[in-house]
Amino acid sequence: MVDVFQVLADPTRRRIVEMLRRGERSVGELVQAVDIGQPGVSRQLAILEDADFVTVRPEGRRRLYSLRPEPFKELSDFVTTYRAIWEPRLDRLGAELERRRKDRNMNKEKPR
Amino acid sequence: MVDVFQVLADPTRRRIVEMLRRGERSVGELVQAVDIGQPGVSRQLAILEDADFVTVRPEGRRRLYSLRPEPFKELSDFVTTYRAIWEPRLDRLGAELERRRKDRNMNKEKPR
DNA sequence: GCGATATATATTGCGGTAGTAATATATCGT
DNA sequence: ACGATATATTACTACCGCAATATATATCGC
Repeated sequence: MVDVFQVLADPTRRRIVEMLRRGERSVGELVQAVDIGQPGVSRQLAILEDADFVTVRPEGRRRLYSLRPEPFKELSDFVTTYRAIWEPRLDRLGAELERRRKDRNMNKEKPR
Repeated sequence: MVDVFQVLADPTRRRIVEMLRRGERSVGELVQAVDIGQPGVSRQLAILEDADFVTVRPEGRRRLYSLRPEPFKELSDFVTTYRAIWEPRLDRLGAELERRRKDRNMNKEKPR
């Protein structure tokens, strides 16, 4: 599985991502926050890892997961593409700010 | 189906949305652009309509579909929530612009 | 090294959903 | 009103992904 939207289509995975937004978490902590068993959480984490949503950092017998920026960048680009649809208010000030934001990003894009 | 991510999880539906981004299209036009049959397209359109992604406008014996802003707004909000992850460059200028953008939206949000 | 805890993997079963084919409905031109 | 075109709906089959159970692996404290 390699598609951002497909990954986020599952409520459980979104819940996990939501938890990780506050910082890195161990599998056990995530299990408590979600209403499925530990094997299920591990499986969703494997999917998330495969799709580059998360990274792992082993610490003793626990494994700490945290978010990676790439998929969210991709999402952001998607949203931007449809900006004319959801934000018809592309007035002159807004457009200018948007242009500057894009210029700033130009220099650092695709270091991957 | 009522979930934005689930709707966009399907490549065919995303393709249709992509087409509609350029303006309203009839079912026939969409069929040509996608590699599934007409009944399939009609079904996906029904799902998209149910999820508020599109509206229909009958014109003669054709039905013209076009995008609605709501789901994209929702997506945009989601992305914004994770902004600290995908855009660590929340410098002072960027933060200020973001604040203004939000303020501008304050007045018109949730007319639904 | 041994028992306990934390996490991963394999397997099974099931519900939902996509695609296709066939059929139905509506609208145009004549 | 009739034939042709555009779209919707239904019925059917196949597959995909999730959850749960059982089992395996690794790391800690002692």
